[in-house]
Amino acid sequence: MKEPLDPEMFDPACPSSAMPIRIGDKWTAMVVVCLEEGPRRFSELRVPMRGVTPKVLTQTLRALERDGMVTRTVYPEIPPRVEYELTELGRSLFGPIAACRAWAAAHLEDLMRAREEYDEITAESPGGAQLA
Amino acid sequence: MKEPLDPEMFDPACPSSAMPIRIGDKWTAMVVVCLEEGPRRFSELRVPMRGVTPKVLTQTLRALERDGMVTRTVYPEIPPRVEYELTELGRSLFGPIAACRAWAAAHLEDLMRAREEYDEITAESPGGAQLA
DNA sequence: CTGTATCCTTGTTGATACTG
DNA sequence: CAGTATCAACAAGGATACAG
Repeated sequence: MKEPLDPEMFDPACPSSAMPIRIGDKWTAMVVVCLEEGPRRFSELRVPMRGVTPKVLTQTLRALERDGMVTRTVYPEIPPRVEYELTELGRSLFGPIAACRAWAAAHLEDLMRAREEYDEITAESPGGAQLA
Repeated sequence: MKEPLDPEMFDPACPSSAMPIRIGDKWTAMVVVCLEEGPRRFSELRVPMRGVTPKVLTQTLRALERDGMVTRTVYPEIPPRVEYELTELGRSLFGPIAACRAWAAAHLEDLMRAREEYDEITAESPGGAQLA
């Protein structure tokens, strides 16, 4: 517990963007997963969430705080230190997140195959609707 | 089965917009629920999904078709008739959707309460961050 | 009836730079 | 370190009108 976050834990090339089920917005689920092992600091979170700007990360964290999913604790030190931690309500998202992962494991491949097939067919015949 | 869709089945005033879990985009989950009892026609779907423009409904249905969630069947009649029906893959979304509903039943009230409280506090003291 | 075409508004995301 | 400020780019959603 509380090992450093893996910079590779969210691969931009993974097909999660195809997921029909989303937790909040683009970054919310990543934050929740990052906080699974305990409190994390602002800059710790930036490591695996590559490409996120501080503005967007702040927006995401503020939204989670507003909804009672995370707490924000400021330690009045120099340099400043801020820790984000999941509340019980935030941890209650693990259930749905696990359900999403289970769905993905069972069906994401079917989805991707259907999508490729559809794109092939519509590419060669733009009016390719099925008739009865 | 196959009773007319209730025009009130999606109340715009309900707090589902607060849900941290989403199925696809704004309209996707509604379509899936509408198709739960069997095939539906384009204009049938427009009834409960009040305010959706034909363009957006078409986009939603095309995306679902592309992902193998629904089939689109054209009956070459006059006037034209088109039916949309869930595939097995589409029906597999019922599990996650049920999980979302269960989460909402258990926790949505907590979320709404946290949100109201947060908004009250930040309204009176814009710098109201917790200290340690 | 079942869409398409066009235009527009709005919100979200991001890049960049700067502050306590 | 932990953000905020500002601006730019884009995409989603919607209004309206029209077509096969």
